[in-house]
Amino acid sequence: MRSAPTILHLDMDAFYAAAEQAAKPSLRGKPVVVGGIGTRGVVATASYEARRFGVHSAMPVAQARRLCPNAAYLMPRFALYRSVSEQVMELLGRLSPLVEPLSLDEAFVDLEAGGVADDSASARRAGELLRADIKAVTGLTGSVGLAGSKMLAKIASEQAKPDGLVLIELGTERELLGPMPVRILPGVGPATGEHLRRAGMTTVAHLAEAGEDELVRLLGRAHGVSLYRMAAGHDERPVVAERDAKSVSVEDTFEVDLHDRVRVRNEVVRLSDRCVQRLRAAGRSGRTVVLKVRRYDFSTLTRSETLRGPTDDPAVVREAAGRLLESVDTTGGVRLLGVGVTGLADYTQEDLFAQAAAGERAQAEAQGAQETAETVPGAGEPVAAAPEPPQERRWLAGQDVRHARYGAGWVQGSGLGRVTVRFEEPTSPPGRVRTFAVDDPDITPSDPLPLVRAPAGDQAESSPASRPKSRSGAGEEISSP
DNA sequence: TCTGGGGTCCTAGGACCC
DNA sequence: TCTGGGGTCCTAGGACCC
Repeated sequence: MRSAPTILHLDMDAFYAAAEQAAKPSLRGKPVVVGGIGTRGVVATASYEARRFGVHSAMPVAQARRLCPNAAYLMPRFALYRSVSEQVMELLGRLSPLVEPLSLDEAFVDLEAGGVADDSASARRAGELLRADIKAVTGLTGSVGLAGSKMLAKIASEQAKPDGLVLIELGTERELLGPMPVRILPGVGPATGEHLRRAGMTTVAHLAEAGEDELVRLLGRAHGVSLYRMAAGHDERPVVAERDAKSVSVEDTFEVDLHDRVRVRNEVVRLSDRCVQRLRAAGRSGRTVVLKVRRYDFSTLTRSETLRGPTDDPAVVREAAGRLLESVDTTGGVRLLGVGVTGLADYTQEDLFAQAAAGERAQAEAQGAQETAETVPGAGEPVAAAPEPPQERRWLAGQDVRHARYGAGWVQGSGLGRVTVRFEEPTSPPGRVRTFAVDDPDITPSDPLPLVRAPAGDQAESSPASRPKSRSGAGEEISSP
């Protein structure tokens, strides 16, 4: 615990939903739910208007629809959220070199290390200034917590929501924490919460009274010790700027369970390739390949294999994942498949040699696959094994589009051969809706527009949201299994 | 129409080595 | 020929977080 509340925690308010409302004027003040679009989707973020109906994160979308049928249900547009996130992180970077992002919409900042605050008053000023800057640059609101430790800063930002700032003065933390439910402590989830409740502990004060030995007995060494310290208001964890990723993984939940073993094998190949793509993009290689299988009954198992050395060779990962799959019983159906790589290393000299050989092999294989695809219809696309109707364009709720005559808009809904588009932009008044045939050539998918009009004289530096690079990223994100 | 996707950290048992 | 102890690596699973 430091001597002044100079650890800042920023948490953007209902981030994805707020970004959608900023992008789509007709949704402002209305319930908005961003989440998985399939029948098995869950809610990523609900706007405050939707939360009033009981909708919350991680809830199945099907359940949300029952609670709040009139909300707008939108697919996530990560290209947009990432660009806004970059703007926010840039503002945080001006405060301190010590910025620790926790996700796209959340970060810790060490104000003292940045020299922008050394007491309560200066910390509060920095926090309020930051909130104003975020609003000006992104058009969105964020809540700020300030305290002498990470844990308390995070609790403070939670209390500040939405659109507020809370500072916890030093010396007040124990009396503040004492009456709070154990679940506010980081690391106390449903299981630990229930465990503690059965032991008669429901508040933070109960934990502090129980003592360290008792908590260790109950929860194990690491968890018990850390929880006891947290409950006593002690948290010395430093703000750490960049941490290297320790694993890379991809997974898909299927709309309907997979029963065909061949199809399962094909999906594992696809996932392996996607995983390696991500691994390579990060400039890493990994030594342990992990296969994850969730069965029809939601039981989940993992199988892993450690290689002799790190690899980023798609063929090697594919083969390892394939071997692992052979040890898994999939009768009854497969709900989810995942492939991951851990034991990450940066490139080494040996890797470079191995890659040269692997590269040639992969190239030869790609050529082989190409030839197969040309001779056997559908062979290049294992996913689409079932006969598919002539390529119908898929329009997803929330997607950006442009119409040759009506300009920029977004897909409000689609079905029965029709697509409904609302024509409006972040800076326009609410727009009107028009309906077209799904294959209308005048409509094309487009990129997110900047949420805030670029300030005059600043045209050269376009908002990240308008940069063309988001194109391929957007395509990746909206594809669903 | 029950339950996403991408991560982190911890535990525990067995193998293996000294 | 009746049983130690510690360290490290690997594997599987589970809790938790956003």
